[in-house]
Amino acid sequence: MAEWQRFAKLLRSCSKYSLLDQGKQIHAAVEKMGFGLDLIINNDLIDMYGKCSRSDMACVVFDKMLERNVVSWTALMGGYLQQGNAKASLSLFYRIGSSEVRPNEFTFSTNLKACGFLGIPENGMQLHVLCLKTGFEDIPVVGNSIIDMYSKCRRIEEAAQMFDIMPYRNLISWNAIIAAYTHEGHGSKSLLLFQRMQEQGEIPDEYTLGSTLKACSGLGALQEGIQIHASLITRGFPISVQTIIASALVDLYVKCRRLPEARQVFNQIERKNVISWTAIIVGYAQEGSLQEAMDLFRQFRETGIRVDGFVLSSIMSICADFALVEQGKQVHSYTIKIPSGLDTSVSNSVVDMYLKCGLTEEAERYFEEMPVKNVVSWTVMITGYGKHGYGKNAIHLFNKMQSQNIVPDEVTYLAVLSACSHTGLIEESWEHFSGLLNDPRIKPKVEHYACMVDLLGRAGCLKEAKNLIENMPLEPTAGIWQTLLGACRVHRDLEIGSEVGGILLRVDGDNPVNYVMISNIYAEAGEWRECERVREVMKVKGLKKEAGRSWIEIDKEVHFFYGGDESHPLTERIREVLKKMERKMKEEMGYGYGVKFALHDVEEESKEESLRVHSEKLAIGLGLVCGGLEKGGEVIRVFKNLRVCGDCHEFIKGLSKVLKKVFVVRDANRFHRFENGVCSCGNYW
DNA sequence: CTAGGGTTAG
Repeated sequence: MAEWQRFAKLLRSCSKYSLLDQGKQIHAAVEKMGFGLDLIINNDLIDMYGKCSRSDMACVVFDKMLERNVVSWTALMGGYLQQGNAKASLSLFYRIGSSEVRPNEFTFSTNLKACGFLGIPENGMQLHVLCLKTGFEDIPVVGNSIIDMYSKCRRIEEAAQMFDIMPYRNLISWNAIIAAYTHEGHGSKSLLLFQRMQEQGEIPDEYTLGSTLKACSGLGALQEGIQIHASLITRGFPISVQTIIASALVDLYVKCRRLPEARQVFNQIERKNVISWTAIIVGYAQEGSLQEAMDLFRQFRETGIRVDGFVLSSIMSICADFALVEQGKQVHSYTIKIPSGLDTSVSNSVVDMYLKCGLTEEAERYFEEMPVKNVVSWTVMITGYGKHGYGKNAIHLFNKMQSQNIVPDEVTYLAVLSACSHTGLIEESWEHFSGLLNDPRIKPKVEHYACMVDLLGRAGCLKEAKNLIENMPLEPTAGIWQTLLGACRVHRDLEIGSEVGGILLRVDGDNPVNYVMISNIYAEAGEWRECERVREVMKVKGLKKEAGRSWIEIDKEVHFFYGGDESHPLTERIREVLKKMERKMKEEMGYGYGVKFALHDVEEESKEESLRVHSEKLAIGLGLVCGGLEKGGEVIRVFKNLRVCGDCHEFIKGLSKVLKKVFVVRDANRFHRFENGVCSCGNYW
């Protein structure tokens, strides 16, 4: 074997296992040995850097080359794509046209994938037409990529059509179309195709079984999933060595909320990979066992398996959901040290984490610095602005993203609409709502209408809101009726309220939240008998609402509180400081219990609980005990799984005034920033 | 030498 071939071989294994440091060493050796101008070696270098999420270094190699072929171009595109930078790949594709290099099936395939990544069907269709004209469409790799591209662009009909007319269908074509149906939520169609392919003599591989299992988890079809699990064993695919299938199986059990079974499968896997670890970590986090989830992440890192963008985004989103500021910062600083930390999806989850933890400035700074922003990046930031009460900023960003040719999707519209309605920007709301209805790329969803119902509801236009629901071209969901019911409550409209309540119980009669809301409406109107009746039905049905829980992070440790909780070691001091604060507020501004506030809210907390100390108050108390009493100290940040109660809201407002401190409370709905006796939510929450 | 299907973020 010639010497250059040995280098090539080494580089390819670095590519395969994403070994960046070794790759760099070989790169240095290659230069030293005088192979720096070799075409194939340079192509391998580009590929290696790309696979290691370092397309910046791949680009350096590419730029220095005197002679480039189609492989050089395609490998560079692949590298950009790896990092989530689909646009860079496509712009290279257009640049190829002005060189003497002709794209081949690999080039088309890579860029079809890029189009799928961007999710813009028009882009992909253009490329599809080009494939058709150049005859590349018939090549299986390209055809399969076209199926996948349409699937990612949510064009399942086009994907199916491509599959139907393909002259050379292979296993991957079947896998692609099955995955497409699964992705689209048509799990039963996937199971049907799974059967048909076997009838046609195609042998499913781990990908097929993986997609089919995923279809089962989407359908919540635990039984069918278990059947596949069983047939895996009888067909001779032992879980222990079939890492990919096993990971899908872990995912199935996680989605079906069978964590013990998931863990059992996970434990059986001999060579766990990133996907297996990601699936189980997400599983624990979803069940609320974040300690175990973070512990598994630590164990995962100790294995030395390469941490990729997927697992990092997942971990970061756990930190965001539980508002673990310190842990989130730690993971963030960890992402900076590894190449896949540059991936767009990781950066998106970092921004989201800072926003959900209430650190708006950090989020803004990081967002600005992001070299590549996709539609998710913008949407995250718009959502964050909305939740923090910065409606104007949200709109500004929405306009800015479009001026940069980023196409908003339905989630983006949802973000901007909810930002407008939450911050009372009435005209802007309607403007963007009609923008949405006139945008041919967007299928309006019930959630969009719900934003408008919320807006009308806030303004007290309850009849109009109800009309909107009844006349929209979509089936109303429980959620949109809940929005309207909430508005009826604020405006104390018993007539529409009880009507909507009746509808709600018909369509969603097993959700405790509905009963609590309805009974509160009756309670506030003094209709005690009706109130009792609703509570009784709830009791008979055995429904219990979610317990209110608040938490605060102090010195990287999270302290949880339930209402009336006395389990915290500092309970006595917490009670003491809360009493002291109440006295102080009474003296200085007349705050006290028994005062009926304009928006007295017992919606999420039952009557018994409201007599005890609410969880958010306890968490605030701990924050005060742990150094929060000094003036000019850090902002106190508290989090609650439900909505903050009106009484506590008033209490914190007072605190912010007498202590001259800032408090930020994230509840299930939005952020409340209290400063000098005023809350950013403007009392409507 | 480059590629296609499975896990992630709003």
